[in-house]
Amino acid sequence: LPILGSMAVLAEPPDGAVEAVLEELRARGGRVTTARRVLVEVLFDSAGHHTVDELAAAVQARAPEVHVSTIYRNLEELERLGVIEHSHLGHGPATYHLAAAAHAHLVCNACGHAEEAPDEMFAGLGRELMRRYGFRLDAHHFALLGRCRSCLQSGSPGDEA
Amino acid sequence: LPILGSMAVLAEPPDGAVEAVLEELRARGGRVTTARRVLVEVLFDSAGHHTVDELAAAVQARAPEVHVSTIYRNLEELERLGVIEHSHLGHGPATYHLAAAAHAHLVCNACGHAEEAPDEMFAGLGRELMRRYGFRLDAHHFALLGRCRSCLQSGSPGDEA
DNA sequence: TTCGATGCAAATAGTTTGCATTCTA
DNA sequence: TAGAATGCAAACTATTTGCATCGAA
Repeated sequence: LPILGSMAVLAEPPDGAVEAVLEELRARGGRVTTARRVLVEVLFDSAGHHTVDELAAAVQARAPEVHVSTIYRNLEELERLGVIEHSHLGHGPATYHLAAAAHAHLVCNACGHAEEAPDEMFAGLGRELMRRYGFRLDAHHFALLGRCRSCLQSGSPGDEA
Repeated sequence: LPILGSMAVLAEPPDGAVEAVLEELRARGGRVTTARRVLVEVLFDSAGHHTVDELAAAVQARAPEVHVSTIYRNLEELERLGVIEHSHLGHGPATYHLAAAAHAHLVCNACGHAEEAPDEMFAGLGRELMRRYGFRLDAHHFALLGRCRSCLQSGSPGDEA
């Protein structure tokens, strides 16, 4: 998988967004370091989901001295700020994405293919869970697992369920 | 449905169920060892979800020489047979439970409390996912995260979502 | 010039694997 | 007695933490 390619689909004017996040960081008493600036730039430059390893590679391409542990710490901070979210798409590492792009994840047990589903799809279930259990669903954090169309068609063996 | 077919109706005398599983193991060319017998007994003796550590402790209470790695290997085997399933209820270790007791899990982001929801609740969503994406949902494997009733009421701070 | 942030190394948690040995069938 | 399964140690993956140092405000 490509290490977040050159400069993918930008939904927003990144420059403004990046500065806004850094400003928010400063406003909270934090400091704007190279590691932080580059990480935020990388996050806004590349749409989609990225593992810490991918993010680290992209950050280190611009600032080689930045350590993974710093990336972890800053991702935590950015998540606290509500800028990003992380999800667990399977058994591997977590993936991070901009909170603005929040959605649920459908991951295939067989081929690992990940698909995104809009929040609206979960409105009915969410309402029902609230009614029956008083539980407010947040469908973003963990993936919904199952079997994707093509794997169902090719009738791949393995688990039945 | 589980390969165990023949005799899988649980909520039955556990002794019979244990023997049935061991027999199935044998039928597959496997061997019935102390480690396996005790693990299967432990699984049938205790309803609910258990981490590998818990299962290991229970097994080792009866057969101290059994090693965790053996437990892992046998859990994998039992899952392949359809006797058990594992789920990821949060960031910690996976939990294992009898496949007959399969259901979805609602886990609270704030307090970690886990609740079970019957499969029927997901029928509507499942149908919709199939219609729109050709995706067959399996709601068991990962937990659905959110905020539970009491945490919503006490208005605990933290993530908004 | 003060602390917040960093780099690094080491610790941790959970799980998997290689291999010589043991024991079921 | 063949080869499936085990115990143990070590590897592995993902993540976290302690601490001396560095640098933004």
